[in-house]
Amino acid sequence: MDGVGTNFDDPRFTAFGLFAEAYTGLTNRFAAQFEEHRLSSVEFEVLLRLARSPRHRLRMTDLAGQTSLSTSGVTRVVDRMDREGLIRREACPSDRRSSYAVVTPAGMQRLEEVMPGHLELMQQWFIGQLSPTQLDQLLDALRTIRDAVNPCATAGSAETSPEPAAPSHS
Amino acid sequence: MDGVGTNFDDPRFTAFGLFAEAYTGLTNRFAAQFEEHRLSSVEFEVLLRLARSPRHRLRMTDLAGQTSLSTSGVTRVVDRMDREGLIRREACPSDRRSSYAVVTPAGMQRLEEVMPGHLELMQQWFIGQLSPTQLDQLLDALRTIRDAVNPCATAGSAETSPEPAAPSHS
DNA sequence: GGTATTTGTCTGACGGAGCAACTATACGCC
DNA sequence: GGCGTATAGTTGCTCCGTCAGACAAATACC
Repeated sequence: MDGVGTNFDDPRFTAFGLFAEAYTGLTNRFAAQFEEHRLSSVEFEVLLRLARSPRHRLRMTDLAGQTSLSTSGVTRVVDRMDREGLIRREACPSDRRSSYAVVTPAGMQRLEEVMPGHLELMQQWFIGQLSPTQLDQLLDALRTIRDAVNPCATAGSAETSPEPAAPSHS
Repeated sequence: MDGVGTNFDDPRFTAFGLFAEAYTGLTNRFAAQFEEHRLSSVEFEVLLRLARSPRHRLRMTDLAGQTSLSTSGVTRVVDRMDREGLIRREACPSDRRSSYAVVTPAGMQRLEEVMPGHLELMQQWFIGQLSPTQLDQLLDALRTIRDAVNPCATAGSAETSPEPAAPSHS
């Protein structure tokens, strides 16, 4: 016998499985559209985060903090996007260790190209699937979980964090 | 001016951002515990999926279908876990192209070690955060989204089957 | 001012995962 | 039985992201 200690069909698994499937389903849809515009999910996230920051720029470390990437991950994405002309590095005048990542006009344009389709997809597959009440309840629940699981996010004021690439660990 | 076409602070972003943060927050917590038992999230998933299958085995392709991995991804995880003695390959008698991945006793034991802690974490950070009503509503919403975004999963009866690979375009 | 510590970024080495190409087997059809 | 196609799995190549370590600049302490 092996029905030993643990029940592998615990309903909690199906609950979390639903969560995972819904989430990865959405991100896959999004990723497909990003790729039509030659962007990866990460690149989109970077672009978006920079675009909504004052002067379209962020220090490397701050960018890392706002995305799901490590600082060295950020270095590399920015390298790539710099090469493609979407982002450019700019020295920080007040701290010579730091550098800013700044969205170029080309970067802004690329972002503007992607946005409408992206918003549509979000509407179509996410927001529009639920009644307004349902949506509110969902967001409440998600916020509760988020606040529990990720206390930092609460502190820093604004939430808003689209698209962290699936983590798997650490 | 750049207030051009699109609004980067669209509330839908914050909605999806919440989704993302909650999900990755959870998976990170889980991953941390898995690593205490020298498993990655993927390895845990593989182990679990095999353990709940009849005779603790699954053909490679089926395993791929049930996880978020490609078939070549499965080949490699199974290689690794085979090397560690958690899984073993077994020839399929009826089709010599196929092989089964089978959980070894060591693999089952490892799984039994992880499960209690994992269930606790799920309870603590996910299920237990919500009132029963809230949980039901959440699951309803997630199911709706999942069914929309990942139609295959609905058909096959059992839940859990990520990875639709968007069909809408090349 | 001089030394120790911390902070911001980059780099080398590494591992995981996907795609495309390949091999081997099974199956359909004549 | 023999040929063409489909299917199962593996392997080579490449990309992407992490970690650990290096280095430079800022800051703290004296």
